[in-house]
Amino acid sequence: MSDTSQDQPVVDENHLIAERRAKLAKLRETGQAFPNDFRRDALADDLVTLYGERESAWFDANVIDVKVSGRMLAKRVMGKASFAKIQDHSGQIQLFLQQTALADTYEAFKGWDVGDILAGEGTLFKTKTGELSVKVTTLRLLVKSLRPLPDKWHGLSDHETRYRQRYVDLIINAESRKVFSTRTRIIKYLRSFLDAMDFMEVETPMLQVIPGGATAKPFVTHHNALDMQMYLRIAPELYLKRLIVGGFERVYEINRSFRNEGLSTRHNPEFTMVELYQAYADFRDLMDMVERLLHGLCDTILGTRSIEWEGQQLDLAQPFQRVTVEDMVVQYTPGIERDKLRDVGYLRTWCDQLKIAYKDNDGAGKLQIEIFEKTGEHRLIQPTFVYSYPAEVSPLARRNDADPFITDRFEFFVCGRELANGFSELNDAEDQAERFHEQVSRKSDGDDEAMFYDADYVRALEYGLPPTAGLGIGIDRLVMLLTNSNSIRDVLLFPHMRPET
RNA sequence: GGGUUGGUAGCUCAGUCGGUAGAGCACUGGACUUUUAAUCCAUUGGUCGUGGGUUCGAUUCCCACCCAACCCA
Repeated sequence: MSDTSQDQPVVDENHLIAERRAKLAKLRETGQAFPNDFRRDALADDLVTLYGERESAWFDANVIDVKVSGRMLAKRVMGKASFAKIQDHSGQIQLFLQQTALADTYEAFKGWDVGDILAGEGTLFKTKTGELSVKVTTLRLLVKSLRPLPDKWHGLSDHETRYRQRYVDLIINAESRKVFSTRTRIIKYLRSFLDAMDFMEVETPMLQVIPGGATAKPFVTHHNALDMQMYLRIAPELYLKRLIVGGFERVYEINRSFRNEGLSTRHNPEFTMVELYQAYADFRDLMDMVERLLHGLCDTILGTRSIEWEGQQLDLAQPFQRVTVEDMVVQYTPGIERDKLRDVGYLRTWCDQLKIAYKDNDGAGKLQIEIFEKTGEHRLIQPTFVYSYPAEVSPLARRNDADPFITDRFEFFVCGRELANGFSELNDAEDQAERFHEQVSRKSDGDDEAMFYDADYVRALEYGLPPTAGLGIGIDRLVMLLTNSNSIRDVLLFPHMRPET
């Protein structure tokens, strides 16, 4: 519990809340206002599944006693009989309440509010209209809700409130609950997929002395006892590869990383990735794995490999297209000449033309990627692997054997968005040391996204990293794809927001 | 970072060519023993995002700012 006495926030109050507070005050006078001695023995949706199809007469011959509880979402008082709909985590079921059966409790119920949490005990039956309901013999108020719920018909549509008060969104919007249960199913599938391949799930530091594994701005924090600056990780990569050095040949981690960047429909400062590393594999093995994983997810989660996303029809049934970065640059930049793609001066003239800003020390590889991101990336709607990324922008990836300008690295795009990034790992310690030096000189030239030199990581490589391939998949974006969500905030339970004013 | 749109009752939304603001639902009171957004009758409810400016008067016009959504970089 935190101490808020210093600056007690002013909470919005209104007559609706005042009335409910008065009701709560009366409850306190008559006994325990927040009882916790009721135990239900049935869930709403289980009852509907088990008994929903039974005829009305069946219930006359079979007395089914149930104890249910949940939040009241509808209340219809009709004189000496009433209906209430309660919702538990499985679904909803209707309660039928009669004055003759409930006496004083019935009168009390008339004063209870939508949003209150009730417990009902009684027998199952079907109403005239055929809705499975509980004819209640004992009714209790378990929790008095002090705040009114949104409009029962229009619901809650205001994005800001849905994100800031997700609990209200979850009470009201079934679609929202669905997105998050799907998110959990996706992550469960991913775990079982990797576990079945004998991968081991591990946890590595989020609080790091040297943030590594990606080019991004880190969050900075401070460790008081050690009096030192620390960082929230931007990726788990370097620790996971240390584990491969240690002999755990297949490892993965599903957890948060943090990047100190702006907010958008595609970016949250903290986001979830799976990173996995597999010894004795290369980047092509990982492209195959991504394909199998996506197929399995489609089959298991959606039941189809044809996805509608933002009005676009995506075909995930076929093997995914595989093309090189230079192919993409040529294809989506009409007029650019393939045999000059490694000529810095030539690429600069294209950057000028495309209004792409570049730095003096940007080489051909960096400029290629800038051009691709400007002209090609957003056009990769159907699932596509783009591979052969320049070594210049891939400081942790293994160089291609035939062409040292590029690495054995790919990124995977769907809907014009990067969903995954994988490569054959650089396991030449001396090459890695050189690449770190390059990054450090970029950093001293003012590139605050450039990497730090991680001497311990180089030392680990010097013991020998087996030939290894590594992959990272953005879980939030994957969930967006599979739930047809167009904003990352729709797949994060508590997305980052600016403070309320 | 740039552009567009929005912020009015608890919720969903109207509206005011500048004269202290409305509806539906919710709430409160009443009627009603099989409802499904129950229905019917009668009420209650607002610092019109915040701060300035213009004006006799601003929720409305102007400026700045805050928050959000969407698009672009």
